[in-house]
Amino acid sequence: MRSQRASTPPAADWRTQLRERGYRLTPQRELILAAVERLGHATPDEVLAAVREQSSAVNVSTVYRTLEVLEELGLVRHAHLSDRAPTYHSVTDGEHFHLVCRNCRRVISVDPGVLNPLQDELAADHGFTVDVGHLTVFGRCSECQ
Amino acid sequence: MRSQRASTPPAADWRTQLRERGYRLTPQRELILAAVERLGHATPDEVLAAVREQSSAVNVSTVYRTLEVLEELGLVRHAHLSDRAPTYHSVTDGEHFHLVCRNCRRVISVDPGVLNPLQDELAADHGFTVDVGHLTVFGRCSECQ
DNA sequence: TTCCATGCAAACACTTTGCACCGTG
DNA sequence: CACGGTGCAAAGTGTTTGCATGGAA
Repeated sequence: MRSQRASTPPAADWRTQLRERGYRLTPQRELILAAVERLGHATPDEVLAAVREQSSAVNVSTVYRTLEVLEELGLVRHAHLSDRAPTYHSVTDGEHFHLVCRNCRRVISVDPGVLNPLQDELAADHGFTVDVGHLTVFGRCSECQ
Repeated sequence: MRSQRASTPPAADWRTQLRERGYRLTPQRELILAAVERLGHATPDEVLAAVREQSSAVNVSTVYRTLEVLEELGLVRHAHLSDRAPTYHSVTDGEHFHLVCRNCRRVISVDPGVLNPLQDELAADHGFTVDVGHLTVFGRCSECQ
């Protein structure tokens, strides 16, 4: 038995989704989503910098508020890749989780498949359903053993 | 092949360890370690409150500095059980990792054994060694499905 | 008597909030 | 033209740092 979470909206028209949920489509929201997709894994600050570089000036608070909305819509997710600020990443390239090297800070994106045994075990033992997309596993990468 | 990390010092005389490493034994350090052991999983702020309640006044910065030292000595560990402050826990009751329910915030401590398949897989595929004690798995507990 | 540890206060990093104005739908 | 979104500035939380004093060894 695998956890079937809400599947990623088929990359389809998120603009439509926005409006259907009563949200409005603004240039800022477009810019911020584009920046997250372009950057891979980025902190709110990095997103802000990227958007500003790209074009117009956007405010910090708008970045925070927008990332929240985008996550609620399932377009982006956040993970904690450091003890500092969280990073946001697009979900369009498929769900994955992260390995972070404690030594060199390298981030490796991993296919959720390897979690199957763990998910089954936790479901059986504790009735617990894992939120795969949010998972970050810290440790040491091959180069830093 | 299992990851053999530095085993927990046999609950032995950490006071001696302290000094051997050039650290000094102060009342604050005793109080703070005791508080962490008593509290289970506590944020720096909660540790501070507990210590103050217990007896003397201790400063916030001392709490932070002390937790850092205690972690370096392998007496406590920290994990991120929320998007806010980290929590510290004693290591004397054995290494474990945490499940956190996204809905009700419940924290479940789990034996590292269930991670074996994952550890092996990540070691084989990416040469990655998991830091088990720092791992936090978010999801939904049995009551909140 | 020597340094490490502490207290204090200020600075920092990150995030949130209140409110007036703006612009999408 | 209504109502949600944005910018701005201020405040909130959590953490770190510099420096003078205090106390363990």
